[in-house]
Amino acid sequence: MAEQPRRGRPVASSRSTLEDAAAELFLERTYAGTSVSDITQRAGVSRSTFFNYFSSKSDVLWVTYDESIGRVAARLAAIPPDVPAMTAVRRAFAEATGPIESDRVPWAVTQRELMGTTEELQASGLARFMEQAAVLRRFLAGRTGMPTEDVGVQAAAFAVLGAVAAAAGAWAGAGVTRAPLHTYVDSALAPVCDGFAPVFLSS
Amino acid sequence: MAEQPRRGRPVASSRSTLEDAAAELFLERTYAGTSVSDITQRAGVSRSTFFNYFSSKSDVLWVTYDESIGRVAARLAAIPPDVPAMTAVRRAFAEATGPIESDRVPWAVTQRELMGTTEELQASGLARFMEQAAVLRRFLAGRTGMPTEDVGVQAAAFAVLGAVAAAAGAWAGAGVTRAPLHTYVDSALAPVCDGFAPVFLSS
DNA sequence: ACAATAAATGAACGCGGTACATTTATTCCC
DNA sequence: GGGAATAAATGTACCGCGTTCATTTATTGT
Repeated sequence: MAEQPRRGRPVASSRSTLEDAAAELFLERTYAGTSVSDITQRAGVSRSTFFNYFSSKSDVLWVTYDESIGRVAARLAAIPPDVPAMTAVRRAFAEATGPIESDRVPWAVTQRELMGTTEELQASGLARFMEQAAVLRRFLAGRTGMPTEDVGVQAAAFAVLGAVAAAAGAWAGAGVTRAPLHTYVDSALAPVCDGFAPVFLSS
Repeated sequence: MAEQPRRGRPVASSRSTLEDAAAELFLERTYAGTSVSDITQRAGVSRSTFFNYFSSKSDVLWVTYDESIGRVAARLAAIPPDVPAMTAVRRAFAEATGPIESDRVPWAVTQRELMGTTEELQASGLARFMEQAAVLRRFLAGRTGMPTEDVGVQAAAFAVLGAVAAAAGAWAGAGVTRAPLHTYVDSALAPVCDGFAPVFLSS
């Protein structure tokens, strides 16, 4: 929002070029079979440039996810304080995953078998998982007055995200005839939220 | 059990030497600050030898875990079929974590702040997590007749393990005055099992 | 034209992990 | 004791990821 002193260079950026090149190669030779050098060669830039835009090879699998990160955090914050904590969580995920268009789902999720990314996807996805867990912990702690280190708080956060991850995995694994993502997420989330609701009966 | 043709060399093995050297160095210089070469040098063996015993640097953090793997699977199998699925899960984890002695808990869990292994621990632990998830999915599917790909089955497995992981983390993070591990695990697991119980009302 | 800014490059390095051929120690058997 | 047989241990070479940092190059405003 604040206007910073413009002068420099911009106008040309290799970011999207790299994304495109990576997507092509991952589909052609799988994720593991593609080196960073391969990507930069196809993009017509030097290897160094890749790391100017992505901090790791796996980051390119999550671009659309990272762009929309904070979505859940924002939704959570917007839900009125009188709504029970776990109900708020369930609603926030429903709202966040409801309007997701297929083309904005990370390649890591949609293209996993094509790109051969089951293992790498897991490891790189874990970082996002832990970020979201921290968000959830803060939310639950804030609503209930419990400390973020509380076993119940931590267990709820992990259980919620575990269910969401499972739903995303099942959704991605289903054929093209599958139902919308948010229905998968909600049905996976319902039992978890029901189970933890009594734990977080905030005063 | 079957006696195979003995002849060869054994008697001397570098495995425990490597474990000890690694433990020392991780505590001295943190996990990230210790290279595989450092470990093998202190152990007085060559770098190649390390990979004869561990398939990765992070594996050494999980030795005690890997030794007792299958514990949960075995417990699950031993529980009579008339016990509801989620009750069986809860009981299996209680039995498996009940008799755990402190010195048999993986370094990855107990020593995390000392060894500075929060991130690497996560990535390497994920592999174990996914193995256990597969075990749970097979169990739940077997008991309920649902397919292992069912959203509910997958969500339950992930949620259960998420709760267990959170409990282990909270337990490790608590001081020496903490309660036994199994009480942490059970209190984390209770809401999840309660929530999913209605989903798996097996016929 | 010139200075400021940032994108792009290049080179070197450390580390994890793999592959594979080779050496060395130990045990069984004659 | 003198071999085979077996497996542990070694050495070497290699690849890919990721980091660091100094340097070049393109673009923009003044």
